[in-house]
Amino acid sequence: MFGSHEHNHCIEQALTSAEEKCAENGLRFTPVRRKVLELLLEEHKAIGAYAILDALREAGFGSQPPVAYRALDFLVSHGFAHRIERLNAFVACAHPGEFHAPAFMICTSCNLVTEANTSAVNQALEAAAAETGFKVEQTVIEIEGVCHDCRDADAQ
Amino acid sequence: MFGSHEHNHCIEQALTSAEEKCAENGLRFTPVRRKVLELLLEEHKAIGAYAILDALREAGFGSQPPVAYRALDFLVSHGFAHRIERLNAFVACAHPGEFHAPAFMICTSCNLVTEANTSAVNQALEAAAAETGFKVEQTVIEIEGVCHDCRDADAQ
DNA sequence: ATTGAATTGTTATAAAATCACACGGGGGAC
DNA sequence: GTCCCCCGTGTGATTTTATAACAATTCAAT
Repeated sequence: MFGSHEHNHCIEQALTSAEEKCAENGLRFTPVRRKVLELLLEEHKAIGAYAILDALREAGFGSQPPVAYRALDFLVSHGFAHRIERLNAFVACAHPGEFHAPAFMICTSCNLVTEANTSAVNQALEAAAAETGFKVEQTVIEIEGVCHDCRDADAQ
Repeated sequence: MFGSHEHNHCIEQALTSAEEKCAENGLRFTPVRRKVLELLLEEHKAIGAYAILDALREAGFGSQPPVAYRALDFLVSHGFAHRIERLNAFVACAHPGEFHAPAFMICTSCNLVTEANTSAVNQALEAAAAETGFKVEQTVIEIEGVCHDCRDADAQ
């Protein structure tokens, strides 16, 4: 299919870009890490560590939890993926490289997870924290609801 | 101590208030539920389900996980407590009754969890979601950082 | 080639959450 | 009042998620 072909292209591009970024920063973009990022890129849904582990097993990698968790830790800590606390699951980062405090919109109907535009939200959050002298280090912002497409579908 | 006496008073008041609210709404504020809310009110930290379970055991209640989880589900779903996703743990609600989409500030130094002022944050979040036609149903907003008191303490 | 650090593999275990089913008490229908 | 049913509780078992600890391997720099 043309659609999936296009998508494959996007994935390739993202993987290559990640590879370059790792090279620039002296990080090792190993086969396991590459494979996990590829899996995350294939869907715009959040994937659990054990689902990733299954895929790794099928691909001939180690099949014990630490294998998946370590790769995920690497990807998350270097900005290639995010953890969705609400779902105990992971998504590929939509804007790798750009430093950002992300917010996620989780569609409870189709399970798609998208990164929202957060500058105003973060500003408001910083302001609220500043009121009490709280120093922000990390933010978790996750919205559950129904995405545009699913609303339309429901309305029918 | 005078301090803790005062605090006990606050807890009593919160429990009585919860009791009244349940009566008004035809909900049963049972001993287990009361005890769990009491435990949450005793600390302004997030408490894990298994810590609660230990306390329930000591108090002579059932000691299997569902006992704690069911009481917590009740308290959360009726607005007497909140779940902190980041910590897999629970806190008493600071503003029970008032319908609100809460935001939490989690101090990584002293572990205190406080509810932040969120009206501006929620407005910004709604706006960001509206941009893409996303209908917000639930929000998770959790900030990790260092609270005012711990910053002062660190500075010494 | 040699060494040291990072990565991976594996076993085992911990932590968090849910399922399924039995029991009992409280409140409404009559 | 009596009956019955629903809700809440108790319990055992299991599932899901995550980490600890250590051995084996790979890589890069020397």
